[in-house]
Amino acid sequence: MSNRILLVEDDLALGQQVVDTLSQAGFDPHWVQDGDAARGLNPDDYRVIVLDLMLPGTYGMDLLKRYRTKSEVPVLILSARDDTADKIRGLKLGADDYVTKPFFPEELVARIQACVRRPNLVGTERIIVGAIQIDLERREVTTSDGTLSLTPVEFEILGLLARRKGSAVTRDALVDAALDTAHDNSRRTLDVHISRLRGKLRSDAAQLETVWGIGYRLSEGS
Amino acid sequence: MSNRILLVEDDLALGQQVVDTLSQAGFDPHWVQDGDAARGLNPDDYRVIVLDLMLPGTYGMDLLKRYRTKSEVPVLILSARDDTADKIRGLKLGADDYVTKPFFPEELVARIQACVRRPNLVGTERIIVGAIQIDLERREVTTSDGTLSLTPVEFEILGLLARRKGSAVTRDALVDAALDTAHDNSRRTLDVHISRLRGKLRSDAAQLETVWGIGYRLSEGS
DNA sequence: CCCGGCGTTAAGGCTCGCGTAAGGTCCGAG
DNA sequence: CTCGGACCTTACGCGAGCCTTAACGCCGGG
Repeated sequence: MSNRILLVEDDLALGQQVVDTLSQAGFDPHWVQDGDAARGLNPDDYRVIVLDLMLPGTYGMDLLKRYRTKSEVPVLILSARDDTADKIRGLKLGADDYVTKPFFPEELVARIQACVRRPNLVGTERIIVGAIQIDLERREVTTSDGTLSLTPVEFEILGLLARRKGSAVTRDALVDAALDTAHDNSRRTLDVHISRLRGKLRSDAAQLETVWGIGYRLSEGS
Repeated sequence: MSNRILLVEDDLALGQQVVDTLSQAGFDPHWVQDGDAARGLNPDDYRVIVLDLMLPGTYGMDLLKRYRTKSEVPVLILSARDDTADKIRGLKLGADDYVTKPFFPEELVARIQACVRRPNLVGTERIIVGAIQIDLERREVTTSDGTLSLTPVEFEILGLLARRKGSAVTRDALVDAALDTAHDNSRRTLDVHISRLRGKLRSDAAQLETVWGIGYRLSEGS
């Protein structure tokens, strides 16, 4: 991963300006003008995502929520209104910063650099929770019983649970992340995948606990 | 490390306000009024440092530089002037965020939580009242007897009481927040849940006191 | 064309939480 | 002190939420 930055911004003049500034600062900006286009992109392809809240198509907040269920990528919100309630909502949803227009491009760059500087990128692509090790890149999972191979859906589920390790994750979030969201009935499907996952985890299955009425949680067995 | 936060702020009224807000949000603020006092402290003792730039004694920027050479602690700058040059300078020096006065205390809290969320693990959405710790994200409650698992309704009740910790909360408010409001007869239902909660809280049950004729209150066991 | 892998659906059984009832206890007013 | 209402606790049945097994349909490769 290089210095690629995703900019979601519908204002043409402003977008161009930001792109120029970012390029000049050594980043590699990737600019999309509309929320629906941004929807299909993989957040993990970018170092930072700069997101305008007021967008045609998908509303910015939805995008943020969507990215957050899939990834840990830093998201920086760009907004026309200097609305405190909005700010709080955005930051609560996991945004890393919030900049209101108008702003000086240099400020935006400085804030992006502040995001990137954070020490989280150390243990990249590999998550260890208890006896379970998940290599997101190699798509490989090791437990105390040895390496085991998961199906794509199973891997997505385990991956999301691992990224949120320790926290209770909603059934909806899991369904949204791992299953084809087209047919959203039959939430029993998730049960089956969880069941199979537990079966494969064998002696470490206890780490995948169900949170009644909410969803599931992957915890360190400790 | 707990939720200790260092606040460096010379304005007495504002400082007190921030301290109150932070406490209420479950943090443990530690307030010093002057830069020279802050100079001797070990930044690693804190989860986040909130730093006013305009200080008597050591100038705020110097403090920031000093902290940065010693530690990776997130620093959030508080400043009276909305000066872009200052912002950029602060962020370049390694500050994680920059808030200009006047601001709403809730915004500050949200930004602090965004900072804290980074290094993974705890810190978000956690309320501590007496010996009871409530992690809203993990949906987990810890008491002096250890971790205990609550049902959704019990968790909602305890959560609301914790958010309003110290204040009496109406029965109606609790019923409204936690129970399926469809059939609101049988107000005895809430009693049962409270009872069960007390049962699970065991030795900390005393913190959940009855306010006769009103409702309940969750207090620090003092 | 068959076969194995995978996602999905269906169905039965089970656990668990919720609400209600019933009897006891505590509190405050008169 | 007494009475009534507010509150606490225990017990229990129902239904929701969950787990598992089994079987179906959709691909891909052999």
